[in-house]
Amino acid sequence: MARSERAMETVAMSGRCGLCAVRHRAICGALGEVELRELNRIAHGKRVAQGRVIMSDAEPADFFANIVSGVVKLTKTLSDGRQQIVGLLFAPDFLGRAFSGNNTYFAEAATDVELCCFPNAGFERILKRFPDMERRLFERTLDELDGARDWMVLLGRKTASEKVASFLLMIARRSTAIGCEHSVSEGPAIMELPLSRADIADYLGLTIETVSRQMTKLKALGVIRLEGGRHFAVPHMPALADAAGFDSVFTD
Amino acid sequence: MARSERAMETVAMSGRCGLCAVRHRAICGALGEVELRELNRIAHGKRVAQGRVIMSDAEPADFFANIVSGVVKLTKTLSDGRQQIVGLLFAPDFLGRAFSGNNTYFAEAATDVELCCFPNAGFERILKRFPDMERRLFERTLDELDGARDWMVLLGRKTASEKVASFLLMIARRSTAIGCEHSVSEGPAIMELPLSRADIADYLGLTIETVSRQMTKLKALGVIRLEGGRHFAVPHMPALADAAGFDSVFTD
DNA sequence: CGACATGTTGAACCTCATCAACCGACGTGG
DNA sequence: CCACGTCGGTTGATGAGGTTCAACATGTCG
Repeated sequence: MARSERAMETVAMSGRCGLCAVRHRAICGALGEVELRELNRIAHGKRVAQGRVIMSDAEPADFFANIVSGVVKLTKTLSDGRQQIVGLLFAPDFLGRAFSGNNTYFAEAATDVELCCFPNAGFERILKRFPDMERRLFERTLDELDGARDWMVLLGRKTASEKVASFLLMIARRSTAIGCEHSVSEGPAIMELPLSRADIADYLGLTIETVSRQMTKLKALGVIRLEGGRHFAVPHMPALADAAGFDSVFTD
Repeated sequence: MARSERAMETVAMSGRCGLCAVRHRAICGALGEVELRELNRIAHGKRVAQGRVIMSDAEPADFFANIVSGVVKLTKTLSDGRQQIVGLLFAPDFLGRAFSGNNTYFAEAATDVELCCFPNAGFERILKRFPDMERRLFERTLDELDGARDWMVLLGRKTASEKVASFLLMIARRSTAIGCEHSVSEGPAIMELPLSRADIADYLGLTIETVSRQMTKLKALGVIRLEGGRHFAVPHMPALADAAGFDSVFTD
């Protein structure tokens, strides 16, 4: 593991929290103007290049963060190298385990990532002072737990092809939810895959080869169209949902 | 699914919360005397026979509960019947999803179960009034999330034999943690398996046949001793941990 | 005692992992 | 400029690990 000699570049906050792109969707959305100003005082932006480790289970993290842009993967690795991605965090998500020591996983930048970081102590102090924010964080944690449980069904009981379809469906729903820049009408939107085949495999409990094969299979079936390795389109969502095996991943 | 016509029997609280067997280990442990009295007013005991549904994803649950004794399994089922257990709750654990509508899973009694139930409204009111309790619930939720993520590694990346070994290891640690009644010295303690082979299979993402085969394999290897279908002993814990594939399930 | 549920064992099959070759894109250095 | 190594992805051949189907054992309850 390369240690992180200046893996992250601290950047000045672009203006105040009030101007933040994810402000109303992140946990800070719970705050009023006074609280926001206080939070703003301790917050600072960070850019993390893709592939860099953000938090490791070795050293306790000294900060929490909102994800402003990009995708963060949470991974666990067995002693012999087998790896599993146990969580994916997207734009307005919160990163870090409140209360209690170190996390039990790695957080890595799956793409280039922008973070809004809060130093440990200061953040927990604010959390204590503004219960609404703690409440909001709690609710997010419950959502994450629900998501983890949905994924357990996928890992334990779905076939390779259902797994891949479920993953694409999840990406499709996340992307459209956020608003796809390619949505200039005419034809289905083109989605971007924020993960390499290796990451997808680690997320689905498969190998890269199987992921690749299942994607070409779904393409052959007409369920998806592949536009280069990192982009895809879904002509008919219900067909994809069908291939995913109908579960709560897309019901939410 | 048999509907639950009086599936649960309401029983009088045996004395006050102060006498409760799990009081100091359950979330109520955070409460002082005043708060406890208030909680006691709305609490009532319930016995649930093994196999009965406690909460379903169909109708929103109208209560939360502490588990006083027994084991509760949280399950999710795909439309074609494939099932996955997404969580197991033991004695001092808390059952129910605070804030937000209905749960997205079934809660079923894996064994006969004793609950200490709190009606929805009253409980959330108390939660709001006593932040320490909400905090405690939050921390438990974080622990559950950690547990779910550990399980994702098991489901996605472990072999059948490692899965079974991990399960037995988890049971062994839970049992000794709680204190096994058979611990009358001489030889390793006899543990009870609180789940049927079918439940174990649903928890591990396997079939009953594979679970059975792997258990006899572990027995043949001398890692465990089987004493009838529902009991086992571990002569040498490190050997079991080894067979489980060294991960955080037993590191915690 | 037979009926039923739970668990074990056996044999055949199939999905997915493994090993390997190949392809295009990209960057580097001669 | 092109040879080259590398990296991410695809495709093929083969085999092992688990599922499936089936028979059998054991225990329990009427």
